[in-house]
Amino acid sequence: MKDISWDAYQTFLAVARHGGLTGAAQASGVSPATVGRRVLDLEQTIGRQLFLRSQTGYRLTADGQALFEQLQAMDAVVRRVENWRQEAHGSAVVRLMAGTWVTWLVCENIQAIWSERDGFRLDMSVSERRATLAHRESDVGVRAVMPEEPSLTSRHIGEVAYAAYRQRNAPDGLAAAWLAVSEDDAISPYLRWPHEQVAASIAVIVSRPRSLLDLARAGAGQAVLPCFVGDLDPGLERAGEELKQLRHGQWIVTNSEDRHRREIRTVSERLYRLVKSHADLFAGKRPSRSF
Amino acid sequence: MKDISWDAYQTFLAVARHGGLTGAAQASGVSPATVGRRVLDLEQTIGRQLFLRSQTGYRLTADGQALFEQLQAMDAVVRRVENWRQEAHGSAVVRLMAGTWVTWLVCENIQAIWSERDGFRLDMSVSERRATLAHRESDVGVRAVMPEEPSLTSRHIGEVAYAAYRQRNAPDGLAAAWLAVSEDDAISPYLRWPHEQVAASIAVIVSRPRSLLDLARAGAGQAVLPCFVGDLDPGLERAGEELKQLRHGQWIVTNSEDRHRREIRTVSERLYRLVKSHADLFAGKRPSRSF
DNA sequence: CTAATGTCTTTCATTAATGAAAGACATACG
DNA sequence: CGTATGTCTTTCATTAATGAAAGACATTAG
Repeated sequence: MKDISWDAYQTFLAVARHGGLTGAAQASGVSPATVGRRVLDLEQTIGRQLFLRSQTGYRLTADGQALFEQLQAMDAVVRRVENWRQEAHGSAVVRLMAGTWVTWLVCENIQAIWSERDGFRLDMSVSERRATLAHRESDVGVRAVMPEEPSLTSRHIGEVAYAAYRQRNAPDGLAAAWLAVSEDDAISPYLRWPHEQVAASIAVIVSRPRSLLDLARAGAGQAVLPCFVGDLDPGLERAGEELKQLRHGQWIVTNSEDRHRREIRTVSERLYRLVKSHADLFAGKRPSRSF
Repeated sequence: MKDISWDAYQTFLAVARHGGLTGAAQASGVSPATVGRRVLDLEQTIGRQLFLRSQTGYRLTADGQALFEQLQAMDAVVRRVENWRQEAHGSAVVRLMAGTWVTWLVCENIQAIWSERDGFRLDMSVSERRATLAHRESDVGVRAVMPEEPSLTSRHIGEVAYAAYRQRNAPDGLAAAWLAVSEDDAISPYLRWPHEQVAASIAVIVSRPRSLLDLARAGAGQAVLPCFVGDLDPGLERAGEELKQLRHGQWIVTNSEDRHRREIRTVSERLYRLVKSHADLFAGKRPSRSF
């Protein structure tokens, strides 16, 4: 009767909850291989089979179910301790820095990134310039260029395509009216594009990129927007082909030192999933109207 | 907010309970160094000091006390799970093999070795031959020779001295009457001694060494007994000096493979303490009557 | 006061645990 | 029906955790 490491119980719970090694591994921050081994060890030690294994995941046996129910109480204690821990020294904050449109996407899908019971707060800030993670101004960032700083860890999350958009079924008279941000605020290439290519046709100038979407939807003219924004808006349609020269990659960036922090890993992972699930949209592969 | 391994909580509890690294380490079956590191990590992660460290041990701080009280519930769950585990496939048995007299000592001090709420059963068997742990016939053994088998782990527990004993204040007429076990059953040197040294004076022969004590106490003659037996019996007194040629060492032996099993470690450790606390008696340093 | 005991801590070689990648297999999809 | 996706498992090089021993320090005993 070897004694059972409490970690084994923790692992068991994760597998039972997620129904498989992969999910449990991600939740625990270890590899599926490790989770599998630990569950195997636990079964060995307890002397009972706890899971029914299949290629599609793990399912609890009767014994596993019994253990699972007992361990709920253990998990409850840990949650209480975590709360105690937080109230002791203030809950953690995850600072997420991204561009206007990724921030917009996150806001639209906030439930996929953060929920009430997450135990950390989210501090989102918009920056068109490259997120300055190196100076620890934020914990998770989304960048359009692969970071070179060795202290930053990056993860490629696909391509971003751009196109011009206008109000759906807009009168042809608007074809010439362009919307843009002021030249001073136009840092990103897609914001500079109108100034460089159609400067003479710029009808309305705003200071925030976010306003471009509102203007276009209101029928003020056409604006260059990321495809995932324009194609996702039922009130907009493409006003031309993808502007290929604006296409660029996108990376999630975290500080190498902090990326192990649970809540940072959580946010970064969820963000990754969110963007990945919109990968086609980002890449401009789902135009709301075909040409 | 890195997540805390449940093992860390387990370690914390052990330290809090035992009041120090050393005790906690023994209870957990790891080294004090590891326990110290884990506690340090936990404090680091929680961001609060949990213990007041001193050269004499660890004492809980206020925060530590708060955590300790919360974790009690966690431990309760684990204990319940352990019970469930046992009722599922029969509770564990620890097989303890020792000579007549160590077995006798254990029986006299059974509360130091086992208690009702231990969660395992004890199966004591007496063997004058060397305990055959190699074949897994028992889990914990006490031997008079250092085992050579590499699969066995041994721990020296001191020296054993022998002397002749007789009824206290016995009439002198009994000086010549010796008590012995039958030559066939006399395997250990101390049992062979009467046959080799005072064969002509052997008055009573029994098959079990245990009977020697009863006979001597009843005034049937004198018998060679381990000093810890004879000196401990108020009804006996030494009938001569220690028989130095019989003195030998003594070892607790466990199977290397099984010695990590919790209950085996428990029994072996308690046995060690019990014998150690009688070390002087074993070594014959506390004669009930001085010459 | 000195020695002895018991404690924690640190260091370093060793051991055990881990992750990445590849394989194997089932399921879902076109 | 074949392809693609997602899962678990296995292998092996790497990394992290560990234990033994020595050091440092306080306390206790003589």
